[in-house]
Amino acid sequence: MPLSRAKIAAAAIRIADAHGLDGLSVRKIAGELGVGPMRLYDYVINISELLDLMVDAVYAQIAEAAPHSEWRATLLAIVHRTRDAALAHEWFSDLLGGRPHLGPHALAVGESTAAALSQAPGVRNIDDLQRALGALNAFLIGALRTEVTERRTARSTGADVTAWQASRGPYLTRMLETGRYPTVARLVIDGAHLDAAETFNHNLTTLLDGITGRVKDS
Amino acid sequence: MPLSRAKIAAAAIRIADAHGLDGLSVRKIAGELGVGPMRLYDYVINISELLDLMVDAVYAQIAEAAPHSEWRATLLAIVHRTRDAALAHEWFSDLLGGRPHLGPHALAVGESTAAALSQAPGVRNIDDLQRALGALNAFLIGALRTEVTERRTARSTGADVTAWQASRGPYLTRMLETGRYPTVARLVIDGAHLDAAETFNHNLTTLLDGITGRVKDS
DNA sequence: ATCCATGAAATACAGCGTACGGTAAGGATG
DNA sequence: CATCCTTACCGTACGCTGTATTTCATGGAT
Repeated sequence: MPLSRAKIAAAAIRIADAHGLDGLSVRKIAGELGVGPMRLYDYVINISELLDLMVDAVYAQIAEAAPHSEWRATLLAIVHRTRDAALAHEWFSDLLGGRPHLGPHALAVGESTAAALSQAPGVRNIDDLQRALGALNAFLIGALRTEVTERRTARSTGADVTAWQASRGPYLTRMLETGRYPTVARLVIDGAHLDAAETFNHNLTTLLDGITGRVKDS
Repeated sequence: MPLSRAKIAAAAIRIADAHGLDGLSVRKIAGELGVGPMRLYDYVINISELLDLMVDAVYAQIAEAAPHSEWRATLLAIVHRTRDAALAHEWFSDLLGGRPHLGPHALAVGESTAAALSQAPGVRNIDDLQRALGALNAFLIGALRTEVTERRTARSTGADVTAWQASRGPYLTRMLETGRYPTVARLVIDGAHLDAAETFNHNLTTLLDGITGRVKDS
């Protein structure tokens, strides 16, 4: 069985999942596949095309979201699959928004998203749809990026609070004790208990409510 | 006059502005400063700390936003300064959301943002503030990233439409002609005339309206 | 039996971050 | 005055990166 773009992408994804994008290199992928480094260039122009391949492979998983009859349910399904994918493949969030996603599966996801969003009450014409899509995508990209970043720092500083205090703590504590950042200090002290998934969902519905022009029910 | 962290950061910003983050390297910065590459490591642990320095230098510019009496005006001023900074230093958007921004100026901006947002009608307690801040930051990061990415592709494919047709055109046109992405096709064809700044402002107010629970007035 | 195309490998190059060791000047201390 | 120690500075070297180029082997067609 010869090499293929799919097999290369799969190997690259395996490595990136394990060691991040920094741990990814042509030589490591080739090693994983048991071939010489240059073999990959028979299937891919350069590594940025390889990254595009990896991204679209993830979009393929996202595209499997089942469409609902209600636009909002469809949208939520897509968005949550995207979040799951970003948390499963953290490198995905590093690439999010960094280059245009034009692969076939990315386009399919974009199509489903746009189609669902076009049914929302607030969007009446193409311009509305364009803007709403932009707002949703922007929120999604930013939210996933920050959530992954928080995960990484939480992981690297250690699961327990003592290690965190030791590494990031001194600098931040000193900074907050200057009294120049009272609101931030309150956020750090009192606001650390919020669940990430819940916050994500809350903000997502807030944004959708803003798009559809709905009033907050609470 | 000896070297300094500020001078190194300024040189690095100059290079990154001109040639992007890929065109940035220890040797080039040192060359710009007329010193040996290893000199930098007397002032900086590694290049990721250098990136943090650069980011905080940009936040220093953003922090100069004048506070208004109205929370919304204050917020808009900060956000617009951030957008201006991201468009002036495109590499800034590459770093946005990719690591925690804990520099003194970044903290100052975060403080101003949080203080302003805490005055918004919709936010009643710290949890509300935490969430609202997360939503705003997520939108900001995602919106700036995609806007910069669009700028880059528009620039690289050429200002005129013919060059765009020649490079990205064939693949995308072929894809859209398959009929599998009708909504995306409509967006690409009919929705390309929207102004980026206007879209940004529109979506920003949409989000803020969603946070404060205000109804759309149109 | 010879030629040629095709698949695979090896080699090479410029550039990267950075570890390490060494040098020259100047101010403090004996 | 002589010594020391700090500070600013420089050069070399290592392992790694993406990728261009060149070589090699092999198997089918003529």
